[in-house]
Parts: sequence; structure tokens; C-alpha cells
Amino acid sequence: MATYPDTERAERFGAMKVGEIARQTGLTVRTLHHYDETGLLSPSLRTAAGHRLYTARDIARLQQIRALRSLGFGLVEIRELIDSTGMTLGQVVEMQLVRLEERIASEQRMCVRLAALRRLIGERGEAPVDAMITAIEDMTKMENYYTKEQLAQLEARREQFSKEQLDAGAREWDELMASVRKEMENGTDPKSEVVQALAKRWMAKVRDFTGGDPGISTSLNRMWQEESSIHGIETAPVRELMTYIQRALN
Amino acid sequence: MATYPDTERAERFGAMKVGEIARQTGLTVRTLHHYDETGLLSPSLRTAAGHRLYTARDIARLQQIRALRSLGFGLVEIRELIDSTGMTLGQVVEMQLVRLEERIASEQRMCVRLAALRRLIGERGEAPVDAMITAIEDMTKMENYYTKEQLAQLEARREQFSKEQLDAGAREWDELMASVRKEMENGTDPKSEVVQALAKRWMAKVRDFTGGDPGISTSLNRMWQEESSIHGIETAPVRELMTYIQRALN
DNA sequence: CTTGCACCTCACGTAACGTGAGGTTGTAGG
DNA sequence: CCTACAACCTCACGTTACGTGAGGTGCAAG
Repeated sequence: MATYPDTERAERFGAMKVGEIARQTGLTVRTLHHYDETGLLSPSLRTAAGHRLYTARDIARLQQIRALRSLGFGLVEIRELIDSTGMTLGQVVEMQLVRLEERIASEQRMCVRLAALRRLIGERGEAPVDAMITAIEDMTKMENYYTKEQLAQLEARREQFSKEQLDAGAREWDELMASVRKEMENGTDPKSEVVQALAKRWMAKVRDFTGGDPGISTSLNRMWQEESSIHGIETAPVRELMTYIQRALN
Repeated sequence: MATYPDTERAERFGAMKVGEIARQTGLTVRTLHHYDETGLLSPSLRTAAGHRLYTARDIARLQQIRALRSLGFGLVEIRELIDSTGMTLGQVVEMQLVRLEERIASEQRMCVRLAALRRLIGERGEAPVDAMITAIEDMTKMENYYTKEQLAQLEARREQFSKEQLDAGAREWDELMASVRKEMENGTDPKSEVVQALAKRWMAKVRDFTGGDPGISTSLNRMWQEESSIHGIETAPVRELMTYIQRALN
């Protein structure tokens, strides 16, 4: 903090002013002021007018700071590391790695969802926001029930089908569920031929969707049991249908 | 914002208080207060005492907010999207994807550097911080000159060698550079047999390090030409040696 | 003497809440 | 009726790493 009366002499020492440092490092002047304010890096000299003069030693410290910043450390951590109070570099590196890997994983999940959403928008055109939102919710729910291998498998199967086929499939489900509901509400015996036929069609369509994978099938089941709505559909009434079909299969 | 005099009637509407919402969504009460403060989600009802009452419509909006948050959007963007002023979902999704991918890339570079640093610490033990810092700086510089394929290649080659071999290699370099410097300062003719032998050894060691890859070799050259220090060594004096060797090879 | 650039010191703004402080409401039990 | 105690309320400051002026000084050139 010593002031230096003779600017010329100080600069011949190799000391540099803040603007020069900024140019050379690519940092902003404000950033250097900030490091000074917080005591992370206070230039050891000042001119009589109060201008900051960074000595070679200061610049070396700044390099350390930049290096540690490029690893994602916070200013406080950096200060503790350089002044070596607190933890050792090894411990801190380990922590930072864990933190970073978690963040990256979370951001990659975001990316996957965003990409899926982009595909949806591409297929269906610019739909109203809230329709897309329920799609996002579905995706988030799915991630809770399927492993990522299962999701990849489902994705691969979906690629096999055209938009028309998918729409047709959805209409068939609507019709099938309506039929089952009618029989159930009429109190038709689950053992009757009509219901048996419906149950067979039901199971066939489930196999169709799951690709015959029993793991996916159970995940799908758990999701319908535990979520209160899927794809904007209330699950409770559908669960009734599912138990009715279950009775028919026994 | 209408207040509702009769709490009972309001709650029979299915309206819920803030704590209940927090429990069901996993958000904190403070977060809901915050959404209210900023106008992102203001509950449509209040009890006479001023307690927030969230209606089904409010809850639906909250779901949308949560869905968009899970994609990494900011609260302002979310508000504009839901109230559909500003850009369409498609445009915003595209932007967000780009932003996220950039961040992930940057964080992955951090991860690579951190992992390299961890390995260094593992090999050399808990060295003083500033020694490690120069290593970090080296890594950052290398990234500017080598493509990531080249870096992977260098990494793979290094795994082949033991710590002892690497140290021996470094000592050989020191000795070789000292010898070359001596001849150069003595003004020995580059065409003389002594210098020719040294030049051969030099090139052999370069091939050793680069694995004979000419791409890596030129990258290495560029780095030594353009950086002022590498691995804590001033490059300027070494550059003299390099031009001397170059003359010997012609 | 003025122009203009680099420097200085406040000091508020940012994003999305966390964390009390200090006071009211609602409800179950004595 | 009184008392806990949980749940609610409204300020209001703290966090991270600077960005962005505002208003004033230092210094070399014309």
C-alpha cells in the first residue's frame, strides 16, 4: 500500500497501471477494481495521485487467480487457496469436480428435454405454450420411472413410426377405452366373451407400445399407478379400467 | 386479487394455502412469495386475514412455471412465454439450447482440467499451490494450440511412460539444451559434426514427444513461438536454440 | 487553456431466492 | 376463556462477480 512519489521511477520498476493490465489479460478494469475492493489482489503500489501500480509480484498473483478462475472456483475459495488458509488444493479440486459433474448432468438433462421439445415443435408446428408444457411435464415424469436405457429404447421404437401411425394409435386407444368403460359401467361379467376380446386387444396394444419389454411394461404400470395425471389425462378413471381388464385376464 | 370473506367457502372451492402448495410441489414458501412479489404468479384469492389462496387455475399456471424452470428458463422469460408476449416457444427453445450447450462445453473443459490437475496431485503429492498453478496455465495454453484429438493423443502417449521415464526425459532435455547453448555461444559452425550430432538428438527427442505426428509437431512449434513462457520456462532463449538447430539441419 | 483519455471513488443493479425479525391468524387442548 | 403452537403475513438485508453510470482528478498534446 506504500505510495510512490515518483511515477517515473515506479514505472521503470516494471509496474503497470490498471488499464495496461486489463489490455494484457483481457479482464476489465472494473474486475481489477473489484479484486482490489475485496482484498483478493491489491496492487502493492500507488502513484501520488492514487493510480494503482501493479508490480511483477502482483501480476504473478493475478495469473494464479486467473488460472483458478478458469477451473470455476469462487473468489473466496481462490483467496483461501492462494493464501493457503483452509483446505488443500487436492480436497478443493475433488469438491469442485463433484459439483461440476452434478451441474453438467443436470444441464444435460435440460438439453435432452429441450431437444425433445424442439422435435415436438418441429412435428406439430408452433402449438400454444400450455400444450407444450404438459408435454414437458410428461417427459419429466417419464424420467422418474424409466431408466435412460429404457427411454432410449422407447425413442428408437417411436422413430420407426410415422406421425399418422402414432395418431391412429392414439385414436384406437380412445375408442378401446371407451368400449371398456361402457362394459364396465353396464356391469358386464369380466369373464364374458366381449370383455375377454377387449382385454386381448388391450394387452396387444400395450405390447405394441412397450415393444414387448417387460421392464418397460412395469415402469409404465408404476407411472399410471402413482401419477395423478399423464399426458393431461386423469389417471384415476383409467386405473379403474386397468383393474377391470386385470380381472378379465384372470 | 379479490378477497374472500368466508374462508370455508373459499377452501371448498379447492383453493389451497401456500404451505400446502409448497408441500405438494417441493417448492419453498419463500419461492411462492417471490413469484407473487414479482407478479409471475399471484394467487387469485386471499382470505380476509390476507392468507394466499391458490385456485386450480393458479396451480395450473404453477405447473407451467415449474416445467419451464426445469428447462433452465429465467423467471422473466417464463412470464413472457406464458403470457405470450415476445418470442414464440420455438425461438426461445432454440436460444436456450445454444446457451446451454455453450455452458456445458465450457464446464466440460473445466472438468478436464480439474481431472488433469487431480492426476498431477496424485502423482506428485500435495505440492504448493503456485507450482500447480503454472501447470494449469500450461494446460490452458495447450488447449489453444492443440486440437482435442491431438491432446487425447498426447495423453494416451503419456500413459505409456512411467514417472521415472518422464523425469529422465526432462533431465535429458536440460542437458541437451545446455550443450547446444554452449556450442552456440562458442560460435561453433552449425555444419560441424558436433552440432550435427546434437541436432539429430534434438529432432529424435521431438519425435519422441510428438509420437512422430507432424500435426502435433507444428502445434508445439507454434506454441513455443507465440507464448512467452511455457511450463515456467522463458521461451525467448529457447527460441534462439531452436533457430540454431534449424540452421544446422539445412 | 482546452480537449481528451485514463484514472479515481462512490453506489446502485443484477437472479432467484435464503434467512431472519417481528407481528397476526387459526386451531387444538385445558 | 385462555394458552400453546403451527402456519401465515410483511419488510428487508444477504448472496455472486462483477456491469454500468455519475461526477471528479491527472496528465500529455495542440
